Amino acid sequence: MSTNWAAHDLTVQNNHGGNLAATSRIRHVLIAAITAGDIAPGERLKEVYLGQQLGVSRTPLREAMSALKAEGILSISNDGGLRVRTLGYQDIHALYQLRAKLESMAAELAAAQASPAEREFIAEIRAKESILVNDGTNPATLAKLNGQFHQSIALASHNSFLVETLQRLSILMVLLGPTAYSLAERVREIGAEHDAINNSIQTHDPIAAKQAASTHLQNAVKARLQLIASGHKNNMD
Amino acid sequence: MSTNWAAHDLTVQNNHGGNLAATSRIRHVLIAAITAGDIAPGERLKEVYLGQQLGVSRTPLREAMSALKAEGILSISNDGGLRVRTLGYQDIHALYQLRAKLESMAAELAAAQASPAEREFIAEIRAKESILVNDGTNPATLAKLNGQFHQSIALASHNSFLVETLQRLSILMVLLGPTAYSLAERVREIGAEHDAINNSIQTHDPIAAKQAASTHLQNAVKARLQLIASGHKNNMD
DNA sequence: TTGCATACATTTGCATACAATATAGGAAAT
DNA sequence: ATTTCCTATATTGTATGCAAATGTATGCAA
Repeated sequence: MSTNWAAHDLTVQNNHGGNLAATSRIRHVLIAAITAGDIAPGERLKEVYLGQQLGVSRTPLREAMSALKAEGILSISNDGGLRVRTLGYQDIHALYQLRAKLESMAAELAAAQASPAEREFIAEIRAKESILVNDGTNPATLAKLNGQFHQSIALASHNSFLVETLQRLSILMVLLGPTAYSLAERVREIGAEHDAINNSIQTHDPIAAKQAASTHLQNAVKARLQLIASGHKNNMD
Repeated sequence: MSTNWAAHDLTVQNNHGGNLAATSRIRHVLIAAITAGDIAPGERLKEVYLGQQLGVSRTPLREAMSALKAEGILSISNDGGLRVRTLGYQDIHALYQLRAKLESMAAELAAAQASPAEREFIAEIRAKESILVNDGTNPATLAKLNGQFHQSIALASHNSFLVETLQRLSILMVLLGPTAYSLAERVREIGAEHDAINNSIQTHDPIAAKQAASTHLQNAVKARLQLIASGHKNNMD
């Protein structure tokens, strides 16, 4: 199948104002392509071909790939080429285990020291999410709003390194495949869990916030395992 | 003052076998130069000049800088150039706060599930450190062994993302300046605190390990503040 | 048929050349 | 004297070309 690079390119341009350098733009386009599943984990990225598809020379492309490699999204395979990182079964647990620790830390800090404006902002995102869920919005949009919810909490922790780290981990999540928003039942549960986190933050209750976030991620990894079991990404067809 | 790039280059070659690609080599050399204080935070890195000093063209240099930017060690300044990231007072607390959470998580996991070989390895590093401290070894060597101690614990957590994240944060620590091993009094305290962590791991006591690591980092940030207060990096001379 | 060697093709690594952009300095006009 | 504009220069961004390494196929011999 031939990937529709132009579409990803447009999406990136819309999200970033339109006038960003090739290196940075390509980085976002590659992430978008991986997120959309157009580039699968394990797939080798060949410079000349990719450069032609993206309409840039190999130099900015290599810079973007160098950055993605530093971020752990790409990795050098034994044959010398760069490939999209593949996450094994153990990696899934490790990734969620770390995220659980950090998301609960963020929620705890946010509940303790977020500013009034930050609390309102978090609440508004949650309210918006609730409406969209009732409208039966598509999984991709819900996943995007979910990212905003978690990011707004991370920002309210007032710890820039925590924000950076969670940002990095959330990008790595795309390597796991489709989001849990494709499970209709899970969507409702997510709403309830987000409510618990948001309420704890609004009522300045760090302990409850920490606990709610921890529970949220424990359920998330369960949903992920269910996705794997039902999806049979590595099946025997 | 003119930086001695050749020395850093040799150090990197010795530590990595000697035959690694220019891009990767330069990345390590730059980190070494920042660690040694030859490049100060806030300093602008000009490509042509650096390329001449390091004996490579701008292409691999830019790739290395692109990676370092992705790792948060370099950042784009308002004038378009790349500079060594500067950490403010708030950043110090944020960095140690996050490290405290992750190091204690690593210690807890290591105490719970490290293999016999891993426990022995950790104990041996601690023993070696104890000997070197009594010999009055120089701060740089002690700092290096300290890194090995913490890394061996991180590895024993069996969580690759935790290892990656802690690795990234430890590199960022070099932006804070000299290590606490320049404080003679602190060196002995560190030994005692490392002993507490190691003992908890050896006795399979996750809770104690978590607590010991947390205490260790709380004391570390206090020592850091003392370094800042005594060092007067931004003084009025 | 199998093993190996050699030639070929593909791909990455690096350097150089070119383009675009920002910056500083000075000259001219008000 | 101050401001504005223009030009020269410095610096970053991108493209292309060349060299080195690595994989692959083909042919020959055992």
